[in-house]
Amino acid sequence: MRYRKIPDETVRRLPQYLRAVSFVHKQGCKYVSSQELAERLHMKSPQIRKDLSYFGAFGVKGTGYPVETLLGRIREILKLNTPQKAALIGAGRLGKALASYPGFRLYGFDIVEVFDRSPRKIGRKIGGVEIKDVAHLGDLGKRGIRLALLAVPAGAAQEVAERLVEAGVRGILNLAPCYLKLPKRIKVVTIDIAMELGILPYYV
Amino acid sequence: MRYRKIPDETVRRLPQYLRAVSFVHKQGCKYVSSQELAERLHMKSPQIRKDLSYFGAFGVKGTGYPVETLLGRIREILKLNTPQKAALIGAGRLGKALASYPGFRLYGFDIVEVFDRSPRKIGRKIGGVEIKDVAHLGDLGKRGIRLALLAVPAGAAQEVAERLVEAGVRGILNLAPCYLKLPKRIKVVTIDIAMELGILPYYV
DNA sequence: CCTTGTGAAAAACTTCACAGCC
DNA sequence: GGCTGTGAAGTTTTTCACAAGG
Repeated sequence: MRYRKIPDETVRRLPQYLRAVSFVHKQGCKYVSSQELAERLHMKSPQIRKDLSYFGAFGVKGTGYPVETLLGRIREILKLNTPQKAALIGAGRLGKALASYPGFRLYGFDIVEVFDRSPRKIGRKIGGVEIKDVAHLGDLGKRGIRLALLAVPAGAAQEVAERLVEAGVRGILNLAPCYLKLPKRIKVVTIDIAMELGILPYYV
Repeated sequence: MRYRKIPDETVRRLPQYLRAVSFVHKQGCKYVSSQELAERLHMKSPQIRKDLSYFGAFGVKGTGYPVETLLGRIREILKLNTPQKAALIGAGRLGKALASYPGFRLYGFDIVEVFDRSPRKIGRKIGGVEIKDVAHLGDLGKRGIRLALLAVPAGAAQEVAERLVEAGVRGILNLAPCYLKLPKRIKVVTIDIAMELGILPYYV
């Protein structure tokens, strides 16, 4: 077999596992048990065992999972084992924060292009990358850039997203508070910080 | 009955409904159908009808849901009908972006306090609010501040979060790439942007 | 026609419990 | 003793199908 079909919910948790296992790895541990991970992630251990079982039995009974193998497998499934180039659209306050965010490295992401609309910003540098005119995206796909971080105002998001798709982008992390209507083959993940905050009062 | 028990997944979708219905409201529509919302949100219409049915039958058959009533009900369930005060911890690049983010208003959130550790920042203003020393949180709970946005480095997040809980905060939106170990009564929502990006290559 | 509201069916996911192995 | 891996059981969530109403 290649791998069994991996449930959506499991895929959604893999990046969390990656982060937690990386942490354990940095501490120098060779093995990690499902209990340990469960505690760290506020989950139950059978859940983790089941998730990991979807991509092959490589845990060692009585000991746990070999940390390096585990990292490799998760990266392999998520296709993070080769560095992923990404473009950032929007060099406003949020764009600046993203451009200098160190956390992307853990997942092998590299922001290699930054675009903005404002002539005042074009030509300047953020995060070591020169800001270019968003009117000239060029063929991002051909340059190996299939991911984009969209940090533009909600009013411009749909239009820019369509142009990104034309430019060969296949996946978009949308930080504007709106939905994007794009062809089904394009994967969109939207993060609306205010919306996430919106559920807190219910539980408080 | 008060309301039937609302499933977790439904609660999670309410902020999305709120955003979408607000949009329709701004366009001046009096009614919106489950189909319309479904299209806008990339969902199926029975899902939306079921979700809305959990808090009372107020849709008009043949027409749809009255937009204003719908907004009111969702706000009521989410406890967003009264303005919610929030504190922002961390005035770095991300903190600055959050302080000036206009999207919070839709949900009735108001950032009334900003804290940071750096003496260089303390005393300055962002988003119209003076930055105070994080060492002196005071009793946030007594001042009606039960929510906090945590935008500090991962290394400091756990410690600051514990102090927030002592200060009377009940819900935390954690933007640091780490898990927080806090009493169960505290609701934590973590957003790790890099992690969300992490699932894109799998689908691309 | 058009819609909502909902029980029932189906699907998806989580948890349990324990065999098997170190 | 410890831990993994997994079928089966249990739970939650989604989808369907259609009665009932405008």
